[in-house]
Amino acid sequence: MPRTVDHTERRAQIAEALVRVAARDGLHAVTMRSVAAESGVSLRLVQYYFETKAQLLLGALRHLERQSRQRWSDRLAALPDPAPPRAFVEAFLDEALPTDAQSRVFHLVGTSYAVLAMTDPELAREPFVSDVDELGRQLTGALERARSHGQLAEGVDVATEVAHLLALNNGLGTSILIGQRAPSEAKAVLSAHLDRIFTG
Amino acid sequence: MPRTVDHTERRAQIAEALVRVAARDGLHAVTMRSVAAESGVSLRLVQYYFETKAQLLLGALRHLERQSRQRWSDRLAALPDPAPPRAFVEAFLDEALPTDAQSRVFHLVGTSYAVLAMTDPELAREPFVSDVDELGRQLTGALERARSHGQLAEGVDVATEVAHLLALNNGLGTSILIGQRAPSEAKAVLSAHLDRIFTG
DNA sequence: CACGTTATGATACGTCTGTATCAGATACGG
DNA sequence: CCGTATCTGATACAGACGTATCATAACGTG
Repeated sequence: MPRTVDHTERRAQIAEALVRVAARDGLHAVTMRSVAAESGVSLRLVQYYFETKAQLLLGALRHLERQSRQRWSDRLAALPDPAPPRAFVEAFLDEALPTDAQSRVFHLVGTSYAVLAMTDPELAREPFVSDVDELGRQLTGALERARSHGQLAEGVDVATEVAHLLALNNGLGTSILIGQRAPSEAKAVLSAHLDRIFTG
Repeated sequence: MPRTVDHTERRAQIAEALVRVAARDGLHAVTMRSVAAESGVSLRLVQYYFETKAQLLLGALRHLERQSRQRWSDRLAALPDPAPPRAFVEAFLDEALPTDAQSRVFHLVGTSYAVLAMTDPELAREPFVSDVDELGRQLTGALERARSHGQLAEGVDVATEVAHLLALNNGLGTSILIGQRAPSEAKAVLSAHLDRIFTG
């Protein structure tokens, strides 16, 4: 057997170059050539590991997704066990706000894909909506736990509140990225709202 | 004087063709040629009225903005005078949700521009943030009116609540456009929240 | 009718895109 | 050191893009 390279790792390296380009110049600036240049590799090699551009985009999306999932579980694992529901939800949502380079990239690329999905039904289910649904399930679990501990304010419907929190967090993230709100302002909005729906 | 044509009207006609293309196929599908075809006009004429693509995009954006402003004031004018604060705010926000073709287009193009603005500081102030700020001013006025009439719940900070409502509405609009929520669900979330911040 | 505005048509240029094809260089495991 | 996996380089292609440049047709006002 001759020279061997970890294909998965190479693909990850190229995917991260794609994410850097998208974060810096926008998703429209992502081309085979720009990704090759960013990752310090030949155009030919990008073709080698991702045959087409569609596969490149999809691969990078999945990579970004895995990475963020990891961040989430790391952060949530750092909470005391069992985590107080309010702290859990706040950490959960705060992690999704674009406050540092990593989460900024995640939100920007995520929103870029969402815009594509608005006019491309093919892309609509793949794999974003399902991912957001997964976040919704986790949030739902946290709120139900809060309710059973008597820490959820009366009149709060869990399903409605989950939809509310997801949409709010999304909108706050966008407002940060276009420079309309400072991250601290967004966090204040979120915190004030959590004060309303949690008791104590 | 020879043949005369209303340039403003022609530009509006072309701008509306652009908006239709953007709504159907996405902003990335907007090209000089596709806009010409959509408006049933020669490529040459698009160049005639908008010298460059940048001017075409800017002109169409302004056109869409004017149109939506008109829709807003029409709807708000249909309310009783003086409008009950809660009804005013609900109409105001509901109008921004993408529930029909017109508002769908507005939200889609708006989000597309927002994504561009995230990586293009040049585009960031022009003219979107300022436009959203204007909406914020109107909302602020409505909430202050509600407070002075004793219709705003205690513990509601007006500035924070305005930021909350704008972000929430934005996020709800996006969730509708990617097919994650039905318009009725989004309205229910909004209505439930307004129940919380308004008394009576 | 004549003149100038409005509009079309054909066509071209240079640039960028995704994709493809070729030969050949590099490096490591057996 | 041999062979094969890995990687590069040069180069090509057809298509789309924004922009530009012709000539010329249509048309309404004076």
